[in-house]
Amino acid sequence: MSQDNSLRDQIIALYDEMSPQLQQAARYVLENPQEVALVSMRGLARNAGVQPATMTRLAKFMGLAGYEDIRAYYAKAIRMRADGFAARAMERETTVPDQGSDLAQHMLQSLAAQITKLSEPESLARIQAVANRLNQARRIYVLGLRSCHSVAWHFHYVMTLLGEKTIHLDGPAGTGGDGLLHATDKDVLLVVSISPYALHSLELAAAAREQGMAVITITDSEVSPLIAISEVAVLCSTESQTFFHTLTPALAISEVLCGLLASQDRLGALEALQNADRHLQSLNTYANNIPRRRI
Amino acid sequence: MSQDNSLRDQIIALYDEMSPQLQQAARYVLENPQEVALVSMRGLARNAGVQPATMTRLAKFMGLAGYEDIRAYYAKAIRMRADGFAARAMERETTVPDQGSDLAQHMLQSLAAQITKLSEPESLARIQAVANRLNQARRIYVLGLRSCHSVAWHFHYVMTLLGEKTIHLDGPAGTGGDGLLHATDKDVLLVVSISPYALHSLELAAAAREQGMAVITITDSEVSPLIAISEVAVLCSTESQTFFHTLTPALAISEVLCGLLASQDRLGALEALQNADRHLQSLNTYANNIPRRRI
DNA sequence: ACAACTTTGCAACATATGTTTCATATTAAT
DNA sequence: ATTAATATGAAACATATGTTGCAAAGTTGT
Repeated sequence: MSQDNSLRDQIIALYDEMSPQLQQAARYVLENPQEVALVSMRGLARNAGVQPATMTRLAKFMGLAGYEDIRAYYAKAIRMRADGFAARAMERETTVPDQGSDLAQHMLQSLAAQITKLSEPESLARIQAVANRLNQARRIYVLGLRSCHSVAWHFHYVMTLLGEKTIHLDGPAGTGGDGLLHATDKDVLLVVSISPYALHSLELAAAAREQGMAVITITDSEVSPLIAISEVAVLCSTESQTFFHTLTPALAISEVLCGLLASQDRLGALEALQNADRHLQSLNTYANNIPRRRI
Repeated sequence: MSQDNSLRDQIIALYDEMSPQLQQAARYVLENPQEVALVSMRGLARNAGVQPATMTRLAKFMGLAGYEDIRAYYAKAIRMRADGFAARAMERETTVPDQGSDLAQHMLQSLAAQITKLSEPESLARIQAVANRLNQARRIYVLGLRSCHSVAWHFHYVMTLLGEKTIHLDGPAGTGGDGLLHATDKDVLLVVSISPYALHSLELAAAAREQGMAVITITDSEVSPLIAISEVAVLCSTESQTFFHTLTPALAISEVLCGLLASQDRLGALEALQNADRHLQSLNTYANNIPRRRI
């Protein structure tokens, strides 16, 4: 496929023949190339979650004399990037390959900007408030229909790794309203909805509120119909240069919320995680060691 | 002229007050900033034609604790250039109101940086290649299990607005393999999977390939087991300061792909959209006039 | 010219680094 | 099931690193 001259390509090529620990080291090296040149080997090993010796072994495995050769390679790469900087800038200016390539670039840069904006104090405060409120809740019912299903599902999925605190209102049963049958005022409803707002989401949120539950919202505007019935809310921009609204900022918020919830109950999270791990392990859900062919 | 905040500027400002040897060291540092981060202090001193002690003295002279601070500064500079411009925003001092607030800030800024990185030429080219390949396909089968379900679902959902080109391999039926029953070599399988890779995704992808379908992948690494069986692939970073991997970049890629596909068939997309709109309208799925009332 | 002061080079120091060795754990083969 | 082979973790090792102390050289002021 690609040439085997560069060390990077060689590592990729030989990756499948490596032992698990070597793979872990190699993967970290591939994903953090500049760290190799900037951090000591022991530091790198620590960040990669690997023994120092493993880095030396990786070098030997690659047919090199020692780790210093690996560092030298990545140091040279950094030096070269500095030299070729002007050339690269030129290339970027002149390259107009596909007609859609600039659309892709614009979309990505705009998404990055939107997420950066979420990290400003006002937005941050709201996220924190939502996290605190979610933390107090006994149970979190999660609702997201249509496009927002993906965000709701992801939130629920991550939270199940942390325990059984969330219930996903999903499918014909859940969204029928009987999903909230056992909900009390100690529980909250986290609803994700953006314009155009699914009627069903509004109805369910209203029902939850009638029932005495606090409604917590991830939505796209201060004038979203959900704001009126929400105790706290976070806003996500959904602007996109396409025909559909972006959910990437909403997903980012969802992930941050999960992160905050986990960090507020660090010990519980850790324990729940180990349980989930064991469970999935026993079910053989994930590929652990990629089949190694013998030599 | 310029500010005294950056170490570089500080060295320039104090240059005239330095002793000859310190000046020589400082000059070398200013002219070879990268070397500071890439070479050991003794090596740097040798190249600068100065005693090792002089480098330490330079650090002390600049009011720093030791040489390590100088190296740290120049290492950070290198890292920042690599992480793109979004990383520059990370320079902002963290306002620390709540204990978790800086976690939220870090997560968001790092997500923004990761997405910015996707807009670099190499990554952009891969996205474009994937979009082109998807465009050629007669049908797109979409697969994403576990956490990646959210991305797969979202891709499928958006694409259904554009017509009936995609089929989501979902639920016990779809993932059983009979979902691919009617697939031919004119169809492709778009699989989303990140580490740890769901065994089932790998098996289905392998089956699809056996069947003559092209496998197209959104995954997290050049050494992902899916790369080997994929015709084209896009890489998304998943690094996160939490216990789980982020899917925000993956979702961003998914959205960009949808945008590109729509723009490549602008007329068809428009027509399909109008159909979808009419359909949902007739079902009264969305709230049109929102009854706003205060509580 | 002489003393007080600063700068510089050198060597010693404690520490951190990359490597190697060896015992244990894990995996594969018979 | 037992043995052989390999992979891993922990500690020991020699070396390189950043720092400090001190004496020689140089500079400045009187």
